[in-house]
Amino acid sequence: MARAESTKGQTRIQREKTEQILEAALEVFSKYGFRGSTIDQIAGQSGLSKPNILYYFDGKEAIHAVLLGRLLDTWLEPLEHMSDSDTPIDEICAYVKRKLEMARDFPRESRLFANEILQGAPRILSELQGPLKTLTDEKTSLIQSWVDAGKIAPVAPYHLLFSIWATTQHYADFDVQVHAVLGDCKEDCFETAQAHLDHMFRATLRPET
Amino acid sequence: MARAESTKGQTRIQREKTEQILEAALEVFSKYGFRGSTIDQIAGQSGLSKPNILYYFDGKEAIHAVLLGRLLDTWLEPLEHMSDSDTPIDEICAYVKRKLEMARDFPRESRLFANEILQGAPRILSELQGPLKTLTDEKTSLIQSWVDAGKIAPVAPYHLLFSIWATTQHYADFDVQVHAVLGDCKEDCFETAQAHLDHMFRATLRPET
DNA sequence: CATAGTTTTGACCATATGGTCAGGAAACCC
DNA sequence: GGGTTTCCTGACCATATGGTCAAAACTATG
Repeated sequence: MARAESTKGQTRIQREKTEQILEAALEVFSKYGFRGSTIDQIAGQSGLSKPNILYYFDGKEAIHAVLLGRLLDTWLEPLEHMSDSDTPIDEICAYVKRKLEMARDFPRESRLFANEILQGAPRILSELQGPLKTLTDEKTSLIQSWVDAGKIAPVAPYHLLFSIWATTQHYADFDVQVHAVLGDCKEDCFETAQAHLDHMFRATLRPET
Repeated sequence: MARAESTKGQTRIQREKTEQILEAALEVFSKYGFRGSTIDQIAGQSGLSKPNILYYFDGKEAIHAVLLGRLLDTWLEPLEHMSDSDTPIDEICAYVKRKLEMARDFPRESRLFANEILQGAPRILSELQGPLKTLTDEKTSLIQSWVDAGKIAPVAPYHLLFSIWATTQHYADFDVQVHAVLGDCKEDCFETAQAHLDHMFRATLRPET
């Protein structure tokens, strides 16, 4: 009997196959959403048979749950890194840069998340109201303290975060639209985006002197 | 035989029922995506029977197609309104405001669009590469001319548009996340957002003197 | 109200999909 | 090599879902 949860006491095969399935599932779920994806698709993508997949996971939901579970940690990590600093504008812009790099390097994760939220976050609403809210509350306080100290312009901290999330993840989530409009540009696109966002948030945060 | 396409030569009943179905379908599709929605759900939402819905539309795809078709016009209209002006910053900020109001007043339309793009825009890619690209090319030229004339700061026009789309639609598409983080605020949320975005884009566009 | 046309429905069909299971194939251990 | 455990599969099942159809119900009109 497999159905491993933690990475404890797993055989080599269990670890490999589990990973293989999750990799394929990420590919599929991020492309078609939860309901739009089938176990057969995941089977095809991973090169395993459907029953074999169900040998390692308790069902479609379970695979999705594992992916979402891992995701939130990864997703929140850059924000956790943002901490007090003498140069808060640099600190925030570093966060923006990091977030944009994640959109470039992990577009599937971004889309998986976007799909979930778009459809009302039925499976991770509690995570949003828990860990996510806690962390954002903490960081908005930090931002507010910078505002109060006159180190950055008086912005609405929550909405600043929303703007950062929206603008960076846009390049992953709306990738098709971006490329339809831009023609094609590949990596160039992210460099230009990085410059643009850096300009935008620096301008937004620069205190009036 | 019904299956009306244009609004020409339709009976009252045909017009009413067609509208009723589209309204219900928008509700359902925007909430669950195309594959996640069933004709039965649309039937339930509209109070009609499934066969009755299929009497008016050639199938699930057809309903979705009509919704998407209508959508793009509505969606592009605010951008079309942006035209040359002595005060380009005001012009752009008016566009931002308009776009945010649409996110507030038509969140279902926004999510329908987002769902479609997220999943690779299989049904409207050509629309993106056609009308959308044409319009954005036109408007980025306009923005570029403002840059060249020194009326606004030197921003990358395409990325400016992306930022506007991303930040405004975020309030519709990621509504669940916004409210999870913010607790609750209702209309207040949009007012604060409006102020924030206005500040942000004015700062971004203000030419260095 | 009779008739022609339109609208609506219950019953039905074909396929897709999530999931199960008994038994066969590999891998592991002695 | 033999036995035990783990891994894998073909065949199968139940349900959901998109879609059809003949006939009933309704509407409009002479």
